[in-house]
Amino acid sequence: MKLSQTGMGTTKLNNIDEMYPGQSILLQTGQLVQYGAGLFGYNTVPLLLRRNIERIIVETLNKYGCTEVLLPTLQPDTIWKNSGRYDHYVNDGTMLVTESNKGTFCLAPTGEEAMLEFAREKLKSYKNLPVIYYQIGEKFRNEIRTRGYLLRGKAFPMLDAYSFDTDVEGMEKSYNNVREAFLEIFRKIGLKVIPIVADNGAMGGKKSEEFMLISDQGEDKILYNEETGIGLNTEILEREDYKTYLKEEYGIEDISNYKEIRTMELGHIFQLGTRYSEMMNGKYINQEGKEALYYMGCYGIGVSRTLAALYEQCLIKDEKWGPCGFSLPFRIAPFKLQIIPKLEDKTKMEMAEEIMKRLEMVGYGVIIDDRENISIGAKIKDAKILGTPYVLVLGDKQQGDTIEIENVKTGEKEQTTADKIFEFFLNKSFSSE
RNA sequence: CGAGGCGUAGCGCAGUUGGUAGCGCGCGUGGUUUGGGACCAUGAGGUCGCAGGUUCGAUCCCUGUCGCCUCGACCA
Repeated sequence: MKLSQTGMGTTKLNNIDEMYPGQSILLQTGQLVQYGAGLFGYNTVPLLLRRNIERIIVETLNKYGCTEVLLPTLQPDTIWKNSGRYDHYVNDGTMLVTESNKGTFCLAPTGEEAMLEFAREKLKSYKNLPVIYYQIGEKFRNEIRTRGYLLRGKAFPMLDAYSFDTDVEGMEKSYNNVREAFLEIFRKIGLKVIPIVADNGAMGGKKSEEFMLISDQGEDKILYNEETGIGLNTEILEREDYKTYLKEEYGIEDISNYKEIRTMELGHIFQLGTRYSEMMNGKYINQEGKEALYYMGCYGIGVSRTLAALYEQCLIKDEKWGPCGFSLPFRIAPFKLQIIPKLEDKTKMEMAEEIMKRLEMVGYGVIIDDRENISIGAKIKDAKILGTPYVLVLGDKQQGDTIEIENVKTGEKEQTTADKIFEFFLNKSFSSE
């Protein structure tokens, strides 16, 4: 890709939001555009990064035997009235509703209703079960108060998955299956996320865990035991029955040595039992030929929140400039290499094009900084803005086949050749970073 | 919805004790530059969030309203 096409000029960052410096940089550099409270547009690099996150989610869930589908987000009001959640969501303002001469429509804040409608048509016999359906789609919640840019917005992409089983044991198995998948997803994305005990809240049901990233930017407070890796959301303590809940569902008895820390909730999983099946007539025919209720679980990952968390985690702070950009993990970065060639030097331009072509052929995105009348120094500074993990400068210092590649995160430079870079990148895709 | 803050050029901000506005960056043009945020010259960009009121005159004062941000409440 040519950098001039992103519309990015040289950018002097100033007055960066101290609380969310990463997203503040994204906004100041035009990678995110704000349309209103909690409403954002994505420029190409964050969009491609979001797609990469989604691809990791899809590939991993498929590997764990889940099935991807896509349900509408604009839904007839009837399915919400049937489930009994219409009044609740409309009265508290969460669900946006549109009246039209063809009826009333809802912008779905979550997907249980639509998914049960979908599943009921297909999962009619015990022979069809168990099943885990999932989708990645935009959700709409007219939040009372948005917070932290992408961290709590009004429209956001979410992965939502739903399991259907014939009994409690099956439900628990599905739950643990998705739990493992989620851990693998966050590991692949490059975020250290811990599953902790959560309140199942308005979702009802039995067990529930949240996938938390330890971060002061988060809204949640948890009690966490570093040694055992066990934690719980402090919300739980507001429940009257919290002691029995912790003991019976999770085997936790003593929380006196747990420390309070702040976290960001990136995912949440629930064992729902038959609660929704009862409300929405979610039934199949069992082996005895009789109607029985689905045992359900539901599972969510906030995709845009994960994206925001990743940017905040990958922030680069310069001693002189303060927060000045990002270095995204190699595996997930939409562009692996940013090339800064001397534009007037035909040989170097050709060299840049050649390296770009070659890497793109094997699926690695490359950016060439083709902006005119900007000094190489300024371009090197700007190279951090898009989060590209490696930078290659083809300026006056570069001679012959030897080129110098810089690791943006560490600042380490290495003398190498185009062939070696090619080889290096191929190997790197298999490494854990 | 309670408390606080902020709305002035694309971005970040000054300012006018009331006489319709500036700075830095960015953007256009010409030129000199080009390895860690270049420089000179020149130019384009603003109903000072919106609406009332006071006034000869309001971006400034008053009232209302809308928007955005933070804390709280809320949050599958």
